[in-house]
Amino acid sequence: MPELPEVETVVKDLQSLVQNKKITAIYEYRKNIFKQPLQKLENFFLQKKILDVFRYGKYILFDIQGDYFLATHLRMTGKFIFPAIAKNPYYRVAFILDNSKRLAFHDVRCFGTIEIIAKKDSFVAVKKLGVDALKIQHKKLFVLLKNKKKKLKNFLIDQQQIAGIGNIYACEILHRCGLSPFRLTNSLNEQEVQHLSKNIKKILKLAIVCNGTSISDYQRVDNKTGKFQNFLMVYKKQGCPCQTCGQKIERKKEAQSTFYCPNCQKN
DNA sequence: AGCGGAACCTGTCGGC
DNA sequence: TGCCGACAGGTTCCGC
Repeated sequence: MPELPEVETVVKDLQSLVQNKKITAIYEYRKNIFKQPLQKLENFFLQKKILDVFRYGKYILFDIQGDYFLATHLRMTGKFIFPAIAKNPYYRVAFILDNSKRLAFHDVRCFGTIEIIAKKDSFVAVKKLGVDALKIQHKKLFVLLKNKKKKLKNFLIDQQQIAGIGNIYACEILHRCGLSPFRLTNSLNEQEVQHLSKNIKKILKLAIVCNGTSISDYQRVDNKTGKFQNFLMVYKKQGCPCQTCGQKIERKKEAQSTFYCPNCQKN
């Protein structure tokens, strides 16, 4: 489900709901969501306070008292529900907080992960993540692009290069820049790179203001939806006229699923 | 090096 | 209605 703007929205929601709450119990309704044994999580986190919730790329990190972070990745369909009152077959794990309320991790497809990360280790190095997409500088981006020779779309969704961009926003960013998804990274000139780096931040920030894109699964912690789907120009718009030039948006089964305007985004 | 494809798992939607 | 394949915003591993 979620890319950087959706994760950012979830983090903001979680901060106000669980910050400074103590974890009093941990439940594992289904195996393999927790990457470590439940016993270990209990040893590290029971009776500990959640100090903060933050994000890097698409990862959500809970800063908890002691020497360990709890890092979660929502993958395709993961979401947090708080307070989780009713029963639900898709609750995979849950944390009971000291106000007796339950923070549940809901995940239909079970791809999501929750794991312990030692604070002494560099999380970014452990996960081999590139610079967070909101922080990319055009000079840095220029070097990254020059040193590679891969298709632009593939580059943008590669978390080792830039962390946070997924399929939807990669398509939207490239359309906004008038760049073909199939251009090779090392073919961009400095001006094009500057334009690209500006639009990466512009589109992601706009999507954050909209609380993300709700198309099929993504919802916020309180079940509200995002609004950025109303601003999509190419994603899932194959066959529709491009709002810039009127030509039909195309879809290509490549680098996941790539939506683009063959006229505005010439190679 | 970089890409496509499969796998991880479950639900939904469209076509016949 | 019922079945079947395609598809879903992510990541990782394997083989070419």
